Amino acid sequence: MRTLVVEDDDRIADFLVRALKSEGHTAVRTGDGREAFELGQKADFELIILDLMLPGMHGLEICQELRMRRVQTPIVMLTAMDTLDDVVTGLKMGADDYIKKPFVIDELLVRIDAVTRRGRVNERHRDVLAVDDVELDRRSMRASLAGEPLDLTAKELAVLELLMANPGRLFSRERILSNVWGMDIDPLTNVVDVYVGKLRKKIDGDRDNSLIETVRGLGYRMNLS
Amino acid sequence: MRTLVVEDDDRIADFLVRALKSEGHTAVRTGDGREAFELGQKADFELIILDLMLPGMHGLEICQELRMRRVQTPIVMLTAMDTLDDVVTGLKMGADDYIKKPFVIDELLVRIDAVTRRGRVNERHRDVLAVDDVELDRRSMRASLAGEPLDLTAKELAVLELLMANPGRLFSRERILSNVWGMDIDPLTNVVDVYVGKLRKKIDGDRDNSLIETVRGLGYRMNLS
DNA sequence: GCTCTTTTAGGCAAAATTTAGGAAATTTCG
DNA sequence: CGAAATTTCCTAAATTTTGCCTAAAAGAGC
Repeated sequence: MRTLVVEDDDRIADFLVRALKSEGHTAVRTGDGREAFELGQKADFELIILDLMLPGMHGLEICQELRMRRVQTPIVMLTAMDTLDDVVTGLKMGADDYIKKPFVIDELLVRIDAVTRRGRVNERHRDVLAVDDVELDRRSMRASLAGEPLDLTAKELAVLELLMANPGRLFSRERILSNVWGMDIDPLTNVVDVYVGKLRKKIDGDRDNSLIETVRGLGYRMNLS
Repeated sequence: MRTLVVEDDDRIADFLVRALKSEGHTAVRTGDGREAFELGQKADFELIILDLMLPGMHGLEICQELRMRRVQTPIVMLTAMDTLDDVVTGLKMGADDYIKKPFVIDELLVRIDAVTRRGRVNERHRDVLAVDDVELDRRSMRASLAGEPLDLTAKELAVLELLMANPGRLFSRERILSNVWGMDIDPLTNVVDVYVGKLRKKIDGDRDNSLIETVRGLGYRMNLS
């Protein structure tokens, strides 16, 4: 799951990012309010964890602006004990949940779970992705082909999830790299090709042309049918 | 968008250039400070991405000198975590924004967007371009003629996108070259003609006169109907 | 040890580019 | 005015280059 962590305190942010990554999220962090707003609006995150006290732009403001711009991404607010008043305002403004600092990580994960599962309703984030006869359950991170379970590795799943979450959209290698691997990676690597290859071998069964189309010179695209 | 990437670290520079190209930019790279200054001053870029730590001439210096010479091109600085002090100086010297390394590509694109949109009033980016019965979906990079999918190559798409994004506007060969191919190209090539030819064969169906009009001695133009 | 991830390298196919001959428009000049 | 000369453009085919795929080896982490 691609998650945006908006938190200016380095220690907390660091902690969060580590925790999320170990849960299989791809976390992007920012400490600046304005930037958070831009990112939340443009990049397609599936979850936003939002501290309220921020430089640049207040958390509540971000929340409000995002919702006004029809951004449906689930938002979990982080609040200090003494700003609980803001919680009410925040929820009114479209936040999905909140958690008091300091918090235990398990607690947060439970909230995240609840919030992203709930998201199924407004269909922004779907728990089960399906393209043709390939299915991916994001909660358990299990994939199947025509009902038969697929044995995929972590990276294979990450790539598959990215593509399936945006069917039809063209992804350049760089975009896939940056989304799945992060950017500090050898620019002339061909891991992406290799993983697309592995995926194809596993998810294509006896299809005549692959679910993952390669667009020469541009990247890859997951076909809807 | 014509973008100058000033970065001496090969890996990062490479990554940036690839990513930018895949986003439709024309990227020129240099790792030398002095050269960067010359280029930034001479060639008409629309965006400069500037690493601060450089051989030859420090990024801040470049920034300052460019602004003193009335170069208005938006500048986004790249800074390491531990040189954040420079950021303040940089912004004072006329840089438009900064981004910390390491960064995720989406993050950078958001900044670029913000910086280049600034000042440009009414040029919004549309996801689906349409001229007559030809359509181009930029998200999936799929083109169609009267509903039927068209099989276009990367370069064909690039040329078509340029023309369709500016219907009615006349493009000289040089302008098309510089937009699609970049600047360092043989001036007496006729690739543009060749590609216009290929495009016409594919997108014109059984039209009596081509969607792409040639204006003798001047260039090409995409007609609205 | 194992499995998962990443790099390497070579073959292959497709796209990009150049070349070159000829067609079409424009100009020159008898 | 009309034919030749000139310029510009078009296009098929040849050539070069690039991008993609794969198997297999090397590296990392458990």
